[in-house]
Amino acid sequence: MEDTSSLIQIRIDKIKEIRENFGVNPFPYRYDITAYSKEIIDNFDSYFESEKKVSVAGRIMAMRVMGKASFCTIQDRDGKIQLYLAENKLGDEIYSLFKKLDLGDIIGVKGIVKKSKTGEITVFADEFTLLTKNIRPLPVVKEKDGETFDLFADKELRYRNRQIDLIVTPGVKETFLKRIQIIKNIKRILDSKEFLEVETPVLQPVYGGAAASPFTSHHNALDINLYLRISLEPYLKRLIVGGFDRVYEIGKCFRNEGIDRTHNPEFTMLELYQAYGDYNDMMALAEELIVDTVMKVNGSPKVNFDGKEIDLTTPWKKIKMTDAIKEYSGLDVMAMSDEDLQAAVKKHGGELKGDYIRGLAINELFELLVEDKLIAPTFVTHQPVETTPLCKPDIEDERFLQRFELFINGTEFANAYSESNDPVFQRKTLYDQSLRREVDEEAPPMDENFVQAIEAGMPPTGGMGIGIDRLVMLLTGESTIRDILLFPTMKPE
RNA sequence: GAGACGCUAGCUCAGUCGGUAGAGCAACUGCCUUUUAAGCAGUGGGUCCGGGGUUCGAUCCCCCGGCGUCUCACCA
Repeated sequence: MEDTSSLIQIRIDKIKEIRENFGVNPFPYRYDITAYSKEIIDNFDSYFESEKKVSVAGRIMAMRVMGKASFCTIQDRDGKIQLYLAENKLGDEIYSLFKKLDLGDIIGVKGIVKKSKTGEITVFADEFTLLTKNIRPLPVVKEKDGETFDLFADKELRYRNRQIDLIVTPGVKETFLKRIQIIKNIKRILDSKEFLEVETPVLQPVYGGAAASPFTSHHNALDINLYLRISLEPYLKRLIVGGFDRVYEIGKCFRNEGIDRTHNPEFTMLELYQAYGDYNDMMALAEELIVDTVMKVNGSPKVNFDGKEIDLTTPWKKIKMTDAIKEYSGLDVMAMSDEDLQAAVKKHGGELKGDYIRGLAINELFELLVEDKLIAPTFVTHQPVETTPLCKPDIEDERFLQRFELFINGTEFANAYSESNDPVFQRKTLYDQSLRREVDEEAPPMDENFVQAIEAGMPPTGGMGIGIDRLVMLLTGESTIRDILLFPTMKPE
């Protein structure tokens, strides 16, 4: 969208002409809409019989001028509708103003609803008002019998100019409306269970709750570095300590990593914490949140993704990580020696950072051999204790955690713990993790204030994180994260 | 991080075996009172991503760079 100067200049000149020759303000202040396109089309009979006048407004998407009468198609909030404008109804002057308009202009029309000779539902204009003059031409996308022509195909331009994409590319608006519905429904369910929606700091002096490289910023007045959060966990847990009992936040997290089909530097996470609950409660809640939402937005528990049909009907399979490895690869990691584990990781192309740690080797084997095979929803439980410092060990076998990860279509959709709340244990595990920074730059630094918060006493708590973007991708069938983010991160032009 | 591919008019794309370029839509000027990818006639519109090289001559060939798309790898 660069040098369109001559096309733009022609339209700027039109603005002047409209003001001077027609005495019309091309940018008036308001307009009363009484009906939207979809409602009129859905209820044509009653509009037709009542001969009630409607006021509609929208953007001109197509114009068919035939001398002294014209058809044009406008697009409003809900869809498209055809208008009929005739010189003998509107008068010479206003009709000739209409003929000067361009695709992309926004107009309002008042008139009655009838069908044209070819049967198309049409608003026959008695009055016509220019509401906004466009000066930057839109891509022209044509349509016939559901087939589209000259689609706005350049993905880069679509992402950089999403407002244009929303106007001209069929289906884009619907995808984002669905995203909005998904988030709204999740909030509705959590609100109904007395979870409180809260807002916690995005700018943090110490980041944590995950392993990732942060974005670093600087506060001038305080002369300190601040980090954009990589997770919501540390502050939400402070609120559990503070007595809120059930909290959640749906918000942006930021990770300074690569960009690809499933990763954007800023992305939306849901994290929720339930005092006096554990990871089993989180499992039930995960099923309810996702299944209720898919039913609400899609009307079916089955979704099509990557050409696969995925059935989200509950209950979902539950399997311990070590059993999953056995089931999918035949390796009995419980019976394997450390040497055999190391050899197996190497054999399958894995890599272990720093000194050998048995639990991390088991987790690595899971990622190498099992993860992408878990297409139907599967709760993988009992990860090795070394995989996270923030989770309680299982009662029956302290080498493993009271944790689950939910996998669908080979990717992680949720991660939940019986949250660690033993402050002595917590201080040790977080300190140990901070030491790993020497071999793993993604390990977060020690967070003394967080540990002190836990020292005040955090009740037994179940917590869960769900990647909202991936959930939206699953339920919309979009396989590229950029297609479900209104404004994905782009390099500057 | 690797590979493939792409970047030509506002949009979608052709094209030039190296001689500075075309279509459709959009725009502009006419005609047209039931059209719908409206139609008919005419007109204008381009740093062919940027820089260097080869060449009499580069948008085309070569090199470097930029940006992008896709695939793979990485990613608590």
